Amino acid sequence: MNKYEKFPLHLHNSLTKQKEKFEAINPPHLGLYVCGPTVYSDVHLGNCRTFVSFDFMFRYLMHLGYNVRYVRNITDVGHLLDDGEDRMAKKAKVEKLEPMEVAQKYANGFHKMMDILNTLPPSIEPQASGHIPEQIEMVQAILDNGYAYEKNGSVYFDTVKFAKETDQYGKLSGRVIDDLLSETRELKNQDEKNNPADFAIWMKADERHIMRWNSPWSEGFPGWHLECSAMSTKYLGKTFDIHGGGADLKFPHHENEIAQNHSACGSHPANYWVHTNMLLMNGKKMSKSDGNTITPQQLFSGESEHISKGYDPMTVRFFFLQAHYSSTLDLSDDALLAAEKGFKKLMNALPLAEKLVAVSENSNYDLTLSNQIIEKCDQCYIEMSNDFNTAKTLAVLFELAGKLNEIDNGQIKIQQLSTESIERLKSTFTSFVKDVLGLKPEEKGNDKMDEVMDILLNLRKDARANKNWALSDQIRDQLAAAGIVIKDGKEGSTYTF
RNA sequence: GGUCGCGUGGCCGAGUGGCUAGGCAGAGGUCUGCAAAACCUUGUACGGCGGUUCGAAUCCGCCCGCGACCUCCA
Repeated sequence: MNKYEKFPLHLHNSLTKQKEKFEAINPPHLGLYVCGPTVYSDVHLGNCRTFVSFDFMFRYLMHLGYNVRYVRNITDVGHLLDDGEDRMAKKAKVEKLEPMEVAQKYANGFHKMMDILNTLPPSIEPQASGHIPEQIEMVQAILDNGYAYEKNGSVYFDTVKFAKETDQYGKLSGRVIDDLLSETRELKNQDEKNNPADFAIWMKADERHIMRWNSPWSEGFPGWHLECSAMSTKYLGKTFDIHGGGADLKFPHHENEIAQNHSACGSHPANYWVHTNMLLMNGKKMSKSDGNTITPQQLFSGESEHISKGYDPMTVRFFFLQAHYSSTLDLSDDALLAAEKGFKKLMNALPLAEKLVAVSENSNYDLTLSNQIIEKCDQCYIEMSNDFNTAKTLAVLFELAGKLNEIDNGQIKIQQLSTESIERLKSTFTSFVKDVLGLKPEEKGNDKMDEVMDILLNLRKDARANKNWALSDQIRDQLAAAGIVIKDGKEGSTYTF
């Protein structure tokens, strides 16, 4: 039996606003599309939380036995500012770079950060600028189907017509179409639209625009929402399993995406929509525009007024995992401090699990205890299959960590456990911590460092044996000043940074 | 203003109509030359007011407070 059959996934579908049993279209294959970043500046922490969230979903789906195709795009064209200027183009002017240099620069930074946070690369990472023909085709299809109109070389999606004829618009975001029709805000390029709720799917480039492509309508560029429709259709098909993104993309981005797919393909793009919630700081959404932000680099280095010290990237990942992806999470120094200690505690149990060896054929084991451990192992699956409840999964892993510690300190004798319970404990704990949740121990020193430390630790050991406390404390204190902490255990001393 | 969500112990943060979340901090203990680290044990809770119910922190209503979206957002 497949793991996904034994522990069927249930997830909250933003489209129906209900938790539903997940049914893949073509199991074990599974298509997952996630809206990626617009690469016009450095990634910020909110982005990081979102992509860490989809990373553990990707990891768990694979762990369950699905063959996942995870597509996450890079947006490098079409994302406009309030004044109508393209984000990429503006940055290119400011930094005196080619737009593609800007895209490459920040895409590189994004990938590096994803790597630091131990997220797996997606199966396909398409760029909007590399899929202009596909987007032009989609604009044409929407025009052919009568849900768009051309004005002066630009093409606009006819939201009003679509809403009236299909009863599909506004479903995801809970938007009331009448409210949208009465929108009165002053916005750029409004004059060409028949209605404020309409949106551009192709825009004619004015002379200041440097990013431009030929199309049947004008030399111009595609609208922001179009790339996801075109690329998800290309790589995952007209209807695929799961579409994800940050909650702030629900409207207008995802709503418009759905409208485009319906209009071009006549079908709903994804069966399940998953939205991750916002990262807050001081109770408010972390946002660059109002300065309520801290960069990942500042978080790691500690160079910020918001925190007292730097935090390891894995501590940050652990911090994200402690909350449910669909809840807002408030970043604070106290919370990070607590996460750091909790993460270390969990990681201390990892080698204990890895070194577990089942004793052969012991028939006098403690049945109750053994079953208790097996149940907790199953519980990890139950919790993750319950809408990816990482917070609860961690809680169960901490309970298992307690068992591992008890085995280690002799409170539980290995003979008390059945072979099955030992094997399950070992495999479940290690695979959930490392493969599913994507946590890894902090980097240790290299071999040379270990050799040097061995010399120092042996010197100190001799000093202690001779009751030369002055010397042993001097070694300990000076190493501490260099950021190396000596830990005296029963079986000798170890060190950490 | 419209739409939606949240309010849990000192802090963070899950969850459920009756059965321990978990982490951090606090308290006690083991270990230790001292300390640190590590490990074990452990108390305190569900914004306010009503209602439904044998029973609600969990469901419903109202109120208070907070936040998100409403064409920049992950």
